[in-house]
Amino acid sequence: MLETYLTDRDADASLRIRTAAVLLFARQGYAATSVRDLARAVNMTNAGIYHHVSSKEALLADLMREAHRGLIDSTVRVLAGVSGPAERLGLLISSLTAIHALNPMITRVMDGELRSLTPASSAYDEIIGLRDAYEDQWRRTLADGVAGGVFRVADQRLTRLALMSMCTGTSEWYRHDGDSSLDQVCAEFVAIGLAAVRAPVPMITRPDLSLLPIYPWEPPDVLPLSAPYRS
Amino acid sequence: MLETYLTDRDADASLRIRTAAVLLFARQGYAATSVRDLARAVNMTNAGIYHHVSSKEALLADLMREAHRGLIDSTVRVLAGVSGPAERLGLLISSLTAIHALNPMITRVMDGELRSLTPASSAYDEIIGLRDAYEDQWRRTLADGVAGGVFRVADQRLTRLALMSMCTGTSEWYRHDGDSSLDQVCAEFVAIGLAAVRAPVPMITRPDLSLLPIYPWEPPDVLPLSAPYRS
DNA sequence: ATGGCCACCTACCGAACGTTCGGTTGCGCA
DNA sequence: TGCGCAACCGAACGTTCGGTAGGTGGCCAT
Repeated sequence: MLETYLTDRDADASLRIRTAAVLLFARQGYAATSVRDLARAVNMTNAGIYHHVSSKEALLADLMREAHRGLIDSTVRVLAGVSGPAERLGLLISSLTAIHALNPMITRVMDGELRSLTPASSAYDEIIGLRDAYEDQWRRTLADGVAGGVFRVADQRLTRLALMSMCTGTSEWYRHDGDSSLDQVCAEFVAIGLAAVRAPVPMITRPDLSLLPIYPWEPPDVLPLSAPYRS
Repeated sequence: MLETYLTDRDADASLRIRTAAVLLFARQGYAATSVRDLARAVNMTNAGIYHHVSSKEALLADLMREAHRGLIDSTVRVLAGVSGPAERLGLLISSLTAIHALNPMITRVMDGELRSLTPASSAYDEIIGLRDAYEDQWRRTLADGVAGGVFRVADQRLTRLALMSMCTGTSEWYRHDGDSSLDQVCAEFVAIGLAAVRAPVPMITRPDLSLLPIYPWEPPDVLPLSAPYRS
């Protein structure tokens, strides 16, 4: 079923390559994935890949750029019109969690393969800039909440790093068919996050899913990415 | 300084190789590190490495096994004689955080390179077993606290995964010379964790550091592992 | 019908990969 | 003085790597 998805002749070849790349980079890592692995997954030769992609690293950079753009754009959409720091923090937590739960492959690549880009290259610098731009949303929200007396926090940076790790970790263990629904996860994580800043939990604990990014290459559904977690 | 450390003739060659391997695997990843990289780091030829190591993968498996053993043993030491679930959870959080802060290299390898071991190999299965054995400490502590009415938790599994991600994420951003001291980080994370289970924060928010594992190959001090985080 | 172009192929390049083999060196010990 | 062994080295093994050059087949517009 996945096979037919990846080799479907009707789908645009570029998209099929990107889909396979996300899958393989997430499973094995960028360095452990060869262009020939990629070619085999889409029923091509390695030379054929280079008709669609200028280099292996450019492919990774493209994926990471689009992943970050989707994250940033959807965050802007989700936060639009929401002004209360507690509501904004709740949405930051729940949207980051939901994106990682729903797109485990591309988020693993996004979060974990920065080191595979040539340091100080323009692509590397660009991704760093995008990451910083996203984190600024968290920085501003926490600062606003503290300034307004809504949050009580010992160290804003520590709080942000702790909560972001909690959210991004979701891609490592969440399963569509697992024990917890997405709504449960979001509600639980928002509760933890708001308790961390000593603020009351807002009414809405999950963004409108239609505002989240749609990554066309994220393969559908259940795929074993890592060793299963017990219970 | 690092150079002389890695090439110090007085240090045992096996240890020097492991030290360099931890550094390189943490920086670049296992797949992106060649045996020749390793050899260059310890001033040997690639052939010389194989006098001390049976294969590249066996080297990784050894490092991961010893890392997990150290984690498990130190956790047993830290928890010895502590019976209250809140105290135990606080120590689980603070010790896992401290280990990741003080040993960022080996913990990155431990947490992130499981996929580089051949699936279903004996080494792979062994590491999975060690990981499960460690996580059982968390499972039992959370279950005890809920059973005893000390913790109030919506979903024990979600809580555990959230808090463990928070702790392990520390190795990605903590710096010895950074803005936050280890004591601050531990205190903050324990506060977040105990708030997540609606329990009062225990007195002790950090284990005796002498009970934590001593990894002989963890290179000393500040080494830039990833792109710096702002503010 | 035919010329052009897109999408891919076969075939190959130089380099690097993990690993092995057969020395050689130098130190400890009888 | 001589032997053995740990600790390497130089060179090479076969394989795979990312990437390239040039060709081929089919479809589309003229």
